[in-house]
Amino acid sequence: MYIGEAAKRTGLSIKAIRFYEEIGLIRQLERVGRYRLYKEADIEVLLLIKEAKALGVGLSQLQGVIQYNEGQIDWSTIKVFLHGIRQQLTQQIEDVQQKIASLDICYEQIKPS
DNA sequence: ATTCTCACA
DNA sequence: TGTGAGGA
Repeated sequence: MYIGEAAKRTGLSIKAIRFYEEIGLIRQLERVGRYRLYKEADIEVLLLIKEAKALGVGLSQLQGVIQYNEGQIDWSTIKVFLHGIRQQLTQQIEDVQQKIASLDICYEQIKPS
């Protein structure tokens, strides 16, 4: 399939998809003449990138996560990466809870009025 | 109508 | 982290 269909299937813009290839986030696609040719595996990777973005993961953090062994996607690397994101999110919860605690102390100090 | 590259913010 | 312009 060409990039237009890939964009429709993933909900990503055509520009974004080309950009991801340019920065090495996805493989260099083979061309039919001048046109990039996408296959199912590429759609899966693009959907992963979309998911990651929704989780607040920057593209730079995704660098190196998507590996192709023998032309297949290495999902085990991705699994490890996602677990790391999970831990990161857990840490964020703790950070926010600490901020709330600090805020509560501020309230205590204002209480006299 | 679709995709391409290049320039740019 | 992408978009707009302009051409094939």
